[in-house]
Amino acid sequence: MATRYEPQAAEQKWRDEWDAAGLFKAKPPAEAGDAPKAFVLEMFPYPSGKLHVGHVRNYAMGDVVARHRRAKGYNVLHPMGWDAFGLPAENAAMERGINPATWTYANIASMRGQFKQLGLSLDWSREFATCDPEYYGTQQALFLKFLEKGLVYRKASKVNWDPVDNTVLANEQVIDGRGWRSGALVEQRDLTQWFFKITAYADDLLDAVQKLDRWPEKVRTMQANWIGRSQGATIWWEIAEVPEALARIGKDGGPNHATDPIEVYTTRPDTLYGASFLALAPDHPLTRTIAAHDPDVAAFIAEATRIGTSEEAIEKAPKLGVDLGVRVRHPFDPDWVLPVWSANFVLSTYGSGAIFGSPAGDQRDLDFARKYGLPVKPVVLPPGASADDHEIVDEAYTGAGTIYNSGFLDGLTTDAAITAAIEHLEQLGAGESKTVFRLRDWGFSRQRYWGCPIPVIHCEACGVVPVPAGDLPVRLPEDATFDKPGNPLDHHPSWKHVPCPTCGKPARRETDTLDTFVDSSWYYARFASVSDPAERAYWLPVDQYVGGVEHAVLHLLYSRAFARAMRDVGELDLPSGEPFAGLFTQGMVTHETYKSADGRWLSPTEIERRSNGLIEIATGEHVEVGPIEKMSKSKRNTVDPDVIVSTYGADVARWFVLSDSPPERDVEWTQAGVEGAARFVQRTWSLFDALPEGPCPAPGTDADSIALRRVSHKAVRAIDKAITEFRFNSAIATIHEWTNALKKAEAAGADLTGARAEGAAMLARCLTPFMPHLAETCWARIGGAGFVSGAAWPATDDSLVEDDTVTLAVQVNGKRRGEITVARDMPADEVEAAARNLPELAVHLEGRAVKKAIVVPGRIVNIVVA
RNA sequence: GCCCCUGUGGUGAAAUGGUAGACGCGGCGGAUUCAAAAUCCGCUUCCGAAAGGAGUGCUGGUUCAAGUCCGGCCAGGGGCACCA
Repeated sequence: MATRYEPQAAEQKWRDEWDAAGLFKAKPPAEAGDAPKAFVLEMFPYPSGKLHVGHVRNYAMGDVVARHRRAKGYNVLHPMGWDAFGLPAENAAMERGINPATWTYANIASMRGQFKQLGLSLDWSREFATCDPEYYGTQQALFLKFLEKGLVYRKASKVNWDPVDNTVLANEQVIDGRGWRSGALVEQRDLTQWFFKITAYADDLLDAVQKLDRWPEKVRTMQANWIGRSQGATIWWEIAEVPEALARIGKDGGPNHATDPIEVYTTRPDTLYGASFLALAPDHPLTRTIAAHDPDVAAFIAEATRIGTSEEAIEKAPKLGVDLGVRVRHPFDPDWVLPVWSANFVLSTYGSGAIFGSPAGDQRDLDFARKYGLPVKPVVLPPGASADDHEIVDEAYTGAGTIYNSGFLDGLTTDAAITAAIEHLEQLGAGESKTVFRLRDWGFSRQRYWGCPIPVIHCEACGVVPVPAGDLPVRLPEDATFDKPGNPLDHHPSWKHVPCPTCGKPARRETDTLDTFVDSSWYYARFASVSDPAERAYWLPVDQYVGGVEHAVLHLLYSRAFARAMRDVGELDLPSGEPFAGLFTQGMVTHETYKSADGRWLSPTEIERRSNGLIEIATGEHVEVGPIEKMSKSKRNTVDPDVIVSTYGADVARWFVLSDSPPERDVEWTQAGVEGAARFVQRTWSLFDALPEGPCPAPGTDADSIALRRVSHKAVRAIDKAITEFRFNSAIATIHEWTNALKKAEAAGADLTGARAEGAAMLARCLTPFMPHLAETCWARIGGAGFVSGAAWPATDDSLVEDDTVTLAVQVNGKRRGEITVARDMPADEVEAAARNLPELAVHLEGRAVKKAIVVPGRIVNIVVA
């Protein structure tokens, strides 16, 4: 009698039993025996309080990998924790008067419950939240080690200021000129901030990222672009002449930097003979010095600043400049004097904030030169062009070629000329080879409460004093108030007032906290072990990391840098220096959007599908279907995982988010798809339910039994391979084909029972990574030993995987005209003869000479005719 | 502007250079049912009655054979961007 599988009861039951058995606890290294280790990690969640479908997809993927590895005999570490610091907790405090810690821990409790419902094979014994004082205390100790080593420093600089979140942001957190969280237009402010010296690792981070062969190419490229290494030269241009006003400065006593050589960075020293001017950034020190004495220059700086730094403004901004009156000597010709300008297209933050303009070889320089009537001398001859007819009008030639009009560089290729020019500069002492990075140091202090306090004390007499190790952790005060803008730690009446640890005089705690990206930069190491270096060495690096691509230049770059810094202070010893050996970036979950007749966004629960289209339930009005977009609160196109789980079960949710699209691509959540997944669950259960109770016979040796066994054994191999290669949708397709075959075999009667039972026993184990609860129920139904979640991956028989006959397509001139089934090892000439005798081919071969026949054993026969 | 990725049925998508469209969704037809739901079976790239022909964004090439490799274009997405 056919029964239905009831997910709600079964799922809870199995989760309780797994928990009681401690099934997913990682084995300590000493107990692991010969089993290889596998550290499988998904980017840990921010405890917003509510799980969304994107989480389900992310963690389901990690769980497939973890469960598969476990079945393959690995000692698996698959932990879970909480990225718990951050602004939403403070916003909750401001809006609702809830203490951020209370709010956060309550969210963690409810999300933990939701996670547990998904049946993930997690080792919860290692759970922690980054806001636990014990965790951030360890982080403070790490900070102090970095400080001592010079990897962390404090400096005044121009920083990105988010006026909505009231805090500083790192360059990586400014997207298109806006704050990554608030979306507010970011302002530039001069502030003293804490920096992590990520640039100390720029070379290594770039070189090593190319070797991460189990990372997506896309992420590697993004990191390489972000680091932005360029090879070139620094050139010092001697001052020949300064304006009169400036010449007086030194006479008043102070040093006169206006007479120091001007440092310029270039990647094209081969075009030095095409130089026609120098251009300094508007906020270059020399520009500022001159501005103090020259109203025209001051006005120019004001104008350049006014245009702003937003992307749009920069795109449209005209090239502006002002002659500073300074003149410099060309390094290769002391008689050659060039003017020094300030130009708004020169960035103070890149290179030395100064360039030499070589208009024939650079479009911006050319535009600038044309506008202000500066000379344009071509020095690179494109391949095939001749010196007589090559002319630069209003398009610069930036490509490679042969150097001319360039003294000793004449006749060299651009590459050779770069080398020769640098060599000559070095001989003259006028320049040197130099590598410049786009990457800036990570400004990681934040003017917020809910973060890790920076463990230093400012003393008027002693300066910046580290908090003594014995006083760590520096805990956040629990009685902070959030009723006014600004940093609550700074407003707190007593927290910051402490005696200086060195001299004992009244001093002041640092009230900035660390960027929450610091918390996530080393948490994987904490999962590996709280403090035991040997245990960390055993588990690390993370073998498979899974998360969103939005962290390509944020978390994933910071973590790599932190791993290096931790190595340099003796905290971590990774063989390759890399924390994440394998990375997979999953796509998002999207959904249709819906708009009511009067333009309100509607949630999927507010609409109904009728024969005449979609209508809004509340009003009966027609609903307009909008584009398919990432699920978001604002578009209201979200689906509540709780509802899915309580209606269909966690297995259905897990199955659906993995089944429809390749994991790296976005998947569209559809009601029809979920129902399809639910149907598959019942269909699969029916396969097991249709088997006889009690022991089943051994598989038969008749042709049909063997054919069915072949399907099963091949499917196991295919699924194994697909999971290993992160092709979960393909694994699922194979499972579908397999269950279809098993279903069909039910009609064949008792002869196939043995083969069906064997297939079912294998299927239960292959289903486990995807639908663990259903698999467990099925496993119990056929009397499987223990938990299927603890069972080994099914063994397969080579003789059943490899066929002894093969079906070959037979082509004539590359077009398929028929097929033959022959013994796998039939000699090529016999295959050819058999193929040529196919009746379907007669019409295509008639009256035409066979030029040759290609026989690819096991693949194809192609007969080539005239 | 530079760099990268992706273009395959109504739809999500498969396809170590070797039978294009597996598998799923949807649709159509049928069985079961008093009826429906559920379930099961069949069909479902296009043109054509069929034989057959065409077909993986466009275009050219390499090859016995191209969705797959190479060149040029077009479209969509992403990254970087007055970066010297």
